[in-house]
Amino acid sequence: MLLLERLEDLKHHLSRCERKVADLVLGDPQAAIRESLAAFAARAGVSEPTVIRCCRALGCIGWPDFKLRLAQGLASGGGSGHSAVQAGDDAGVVLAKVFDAAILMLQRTRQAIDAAALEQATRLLAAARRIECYGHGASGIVALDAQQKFYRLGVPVVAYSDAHVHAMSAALLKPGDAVLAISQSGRSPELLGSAQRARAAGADLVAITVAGSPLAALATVAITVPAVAAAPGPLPGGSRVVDLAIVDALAIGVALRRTPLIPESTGLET
Amino acid sequence: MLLLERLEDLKHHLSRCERKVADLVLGDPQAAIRESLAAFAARAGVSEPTVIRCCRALGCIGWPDFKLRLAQGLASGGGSGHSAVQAGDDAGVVLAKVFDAAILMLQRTRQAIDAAALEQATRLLAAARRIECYGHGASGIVALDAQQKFYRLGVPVVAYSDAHVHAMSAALLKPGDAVLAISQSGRSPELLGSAQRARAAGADLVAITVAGSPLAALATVAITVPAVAAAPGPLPGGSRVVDLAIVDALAIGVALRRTPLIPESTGLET
DNA sequence: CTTCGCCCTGTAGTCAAACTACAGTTCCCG
DNA sequence: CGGGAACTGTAGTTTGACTACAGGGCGAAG
Repeated sequence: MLLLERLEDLKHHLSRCERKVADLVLGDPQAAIRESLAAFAARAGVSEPTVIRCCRALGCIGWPDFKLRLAQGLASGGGSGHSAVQAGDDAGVVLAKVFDAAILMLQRTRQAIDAAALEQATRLLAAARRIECYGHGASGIVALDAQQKFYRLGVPVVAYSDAHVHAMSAALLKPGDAVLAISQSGRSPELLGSAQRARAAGADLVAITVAGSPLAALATVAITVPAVAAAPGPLPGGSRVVDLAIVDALAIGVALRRTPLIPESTGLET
Repeated sequence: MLLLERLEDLKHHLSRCERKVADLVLGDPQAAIRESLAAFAARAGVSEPTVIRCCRALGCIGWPDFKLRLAQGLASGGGSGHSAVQAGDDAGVVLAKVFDAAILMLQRTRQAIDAAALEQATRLLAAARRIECYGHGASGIVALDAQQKFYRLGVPVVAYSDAHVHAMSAALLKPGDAVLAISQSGRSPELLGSAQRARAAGADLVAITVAGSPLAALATVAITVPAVAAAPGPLPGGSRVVDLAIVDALAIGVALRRTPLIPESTGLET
């Protein structure tokens, strides 16, 4: 994806003919990777060396190299180009953009995440006598999801979205218990209160939140997700899929330390 | 990734020289995409036409086409290879595999999904006077998520996971109302009952489920997700991220038809 | 308004990479 | 042991990618 972004950037201070090339690539990248240099140059209405010069400007060795990088970018970043949903997009386009954005965030998170913290969090949760998941709003849904996943592992686990309830529950925890606190801001006062209570009671606190937030500071282990400059446009809670995936990884990591696990098929399908 | 999988498959009933090619590719795919045909053939210790024949056997047009597909597969499939989580994986590896699996499912779904159905579903929901989201278990969480997302659009929306509650609620619906039913099996009897009630009451039914299921048959519009031969290993509910992404796309599609929408920032952060 | 100079674009030619047709070898089966 | 078929390599052809160079447009300065 970096390549298309760079192209978009450079497009403006590029001159006429080279812009024709840029537009054609941005317009239909998929087509470009299939064509030969000659075919593409003809379609753009420019000569072959012009196209090559354009590739060089982007840091590529030549046309084949450019095609290769483009292909890689498209495969990883998706086909429809880049995020921003606009009025007038039909449902198919919206879907493509939403999926692309989700995939992009997953990829970025995968690279940015701190493996050591994750490892420690997994160990803590695997050793916990009891797990409580706290979260509000969108993160409340993630907490519920975490609850369902840990259920299967035979760990006593609950999820609370009610500030009063988790405040009370947190105060009753004991050393050896663990709280999984989820917050996209890391600043919700109610959540911070319960987190503090849990720590005071001797419980461990695993937080899924952003780096540098008060919640992260409070946690025994903080799993920090990059504060994704949330994809532009009306994309509320896009990061929920990232949180869910992290919870998934945690649950599976815990499962591996607690084998044999409870079989997945319960006869109850949803 | 499909390409490397096919290579692995075919490797066994391939003959000597062609296997040398296959081994070299599987051993270091990244190297292959950089080299020219001649260089690669020399490194493999075979002649150029042999390599080409190998590419043809995999369904590619020739060496450049093979390189291209390989590059795309590597970029999309990620670095860590392919899914299956195993005992002994540390947290970082588990995370990578889980994320890869999620990304793969998103990519497959994006391509497989029926844009027309999605478009129709978006129109129905945008026109609905009232939306009710039904789902049990894992899908109950998706229903909750849908509720939160539609909230912001100013549509009256509720989510029920209790079979008795949604059975009653469905019976009270009127033409112009819409139900969003989510089920990964499409066979939950309670959900089917309420779906039927809703239809009988004149409401529209949008279903997110698998193709060919009873729920899909019942729906006004069925958004069918490929019955992903759910990634092997203990990966419960991996498809939840896919469902969430679909709900996201629906909500955004509806938002585009209902502009101006309620601002995202409410001062309430989670 | 004209003229000089630079940057940009296209043309033609070269080189290498990819592919095809064919012939030799090897291995299996009769 | 001999014949045939499949597989592998060699040589030749074609096409695609790239380079060197020449022509033209645009701005700046006189």
